[in-house]
Amino acid sequence: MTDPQTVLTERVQQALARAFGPEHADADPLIRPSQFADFQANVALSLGKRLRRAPREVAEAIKAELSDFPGTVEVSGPGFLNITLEDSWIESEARRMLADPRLGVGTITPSQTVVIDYSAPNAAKEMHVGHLRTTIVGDSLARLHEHLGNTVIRQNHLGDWGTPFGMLIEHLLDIGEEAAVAQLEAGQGTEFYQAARAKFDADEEFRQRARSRVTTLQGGDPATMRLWHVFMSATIHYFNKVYDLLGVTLTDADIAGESMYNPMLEQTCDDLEASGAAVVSEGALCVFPPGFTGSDDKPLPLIIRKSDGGYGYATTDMAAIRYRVHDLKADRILYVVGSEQTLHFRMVFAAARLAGWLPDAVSAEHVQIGMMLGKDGRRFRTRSGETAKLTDLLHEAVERAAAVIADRGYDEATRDEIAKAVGMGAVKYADLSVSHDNDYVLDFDRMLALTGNTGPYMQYATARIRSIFRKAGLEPSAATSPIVLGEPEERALALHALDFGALVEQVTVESEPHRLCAYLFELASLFSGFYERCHVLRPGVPPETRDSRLALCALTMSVLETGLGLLGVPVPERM
RNA sequence: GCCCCCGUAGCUCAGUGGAUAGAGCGAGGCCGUCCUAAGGCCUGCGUCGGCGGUUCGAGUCCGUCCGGGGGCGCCA
Repeated sequence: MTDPQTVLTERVQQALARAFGPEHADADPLIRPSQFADFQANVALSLGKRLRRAPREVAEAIKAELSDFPGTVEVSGPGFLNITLEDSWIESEARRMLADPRLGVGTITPSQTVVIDYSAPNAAKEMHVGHLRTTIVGDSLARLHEHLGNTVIRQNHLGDWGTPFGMLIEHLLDIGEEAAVAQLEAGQGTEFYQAARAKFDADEEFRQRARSRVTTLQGGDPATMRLWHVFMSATIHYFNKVYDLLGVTLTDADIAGESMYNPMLEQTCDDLEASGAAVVSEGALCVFPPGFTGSDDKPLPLIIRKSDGGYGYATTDMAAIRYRVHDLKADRILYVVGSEQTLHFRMVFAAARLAGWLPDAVSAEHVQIGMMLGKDGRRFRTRSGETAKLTDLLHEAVERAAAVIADRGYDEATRDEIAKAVGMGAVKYADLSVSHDNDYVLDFDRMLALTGNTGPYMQYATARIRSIFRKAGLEPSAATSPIVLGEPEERALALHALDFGALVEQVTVESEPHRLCAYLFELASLFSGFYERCHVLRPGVPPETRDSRLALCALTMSVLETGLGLLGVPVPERM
């Protein structure tokens, strides 16, 4: 790792150990970027208190120990060290980073097996805009973990089982398999569901058929299972079309829907009951994980088997967590699921710990996805009349991007390709660039914006860089000249690039892709300033300056491309 | 009733206990013989919901109140 903060932290720790004794080598000097210098080290709290010395005295002592530091160190304020790095240090580190295929991103050792549960659309309903964030955030987390060398097991926990499938199968029979498949593959899942629902509500005969169909489905009747497969494969075909357009890495191999756990549910309940983790209460089999109480301070149950003998989603989640730990060998399980399920997952995790199915060494984390709200600030309902079809949003995104480049003389295929990349980049970045756990108001214009802090802004920076290399007749990989920092824009750009590796690692550990977005936006902004004021190929630019700037462009592009790749935002060659 | 989350600029949002709280959008002005103007530069924009506490230092931690949302035994 060559990022300045890590290097500076180590240097200050060493200085501290020399000045005050080796027992202080593990202190955290809190190195942060500063408006007054490149970085500020705070020695007031972590060191001054611990040493029972005046912060200024500590700061002075550390400064004295850093006399050989490649840069300037100044004491300022009550316990602050302002640190400015020497250009030559940044230059050599930037060049080292440029030559490093991993751009300073380390690998996690030992590598972990990370199970990531995300997307999980309900097959009984159409994918709407609300499914986007879990899909995009989960996919980015999967890419990040893979980049750090972890083994990622994607789990698309499809809603593909349960009572609605009785009426869906009967409706499929009513309208004919062929017509049903055509409708479902075309993305008309909502209409299909609504038609079935309407008959279910209005027609007693249909209702009876639907109920008995649920029974035969759960009994594993071959003819019914075949119909279920027909329905599911058509629905999955549609999901895959959406995933393809979005560039999401989920495949059929990642599907692990509720139906998959169905055969395990009985054993799940039996084992929980036999171990004493679950007890029968009011006719239902329940786990009462400690620390959860509802109204009247009564212990809150996680209902594993309903009083009618049926299974609910808690049963499935208990079976799933055991499967993920025991069979998939997970070290870390990420549930990228809506925040309204927080209590549910806390209880599932606690129950799994209680049952001994989730060892302390394995972490189970709920990566909360905030709720999508309507314009009224309340939970979004498709009934409210607002447009919410995911495919509508995605097609609108491509159309708006196409409109911008309509008159740029690209051939049709190129134009379509760029429009798709830019449109998806805009939509995905919009969902990735804010904290995943905050509720958010659905706003097409925000998600489709093409200027400002958007995906296309970063894409545009890479397109400009590519354009420079095209004009220079070079491949970016050929730009390996020494980087010489003359202008402040060059220095700021190189310095920020050096942070990439440490940031990616932190973002992955903390499951916070929005911080990678913020980093990349800052980098692209710095590049734009550089681009305006530091010409590369213009006449009059000295050859060594030109070569240095080409190397800086190459470094910037590598970071942007890699970073956008980790977000799942496509990088078009030109725009 | 109990538990959890949220409240930061007109809007959408960042903000790891550190100095003068930042971006984007929107508004106004400027930059065009010049590597892609999806860009750059400038300007205005704040009781960080209120009060109290801890701290050398609080948007950040604690308490309390107000406002909004979510959840709380057989939906997922």
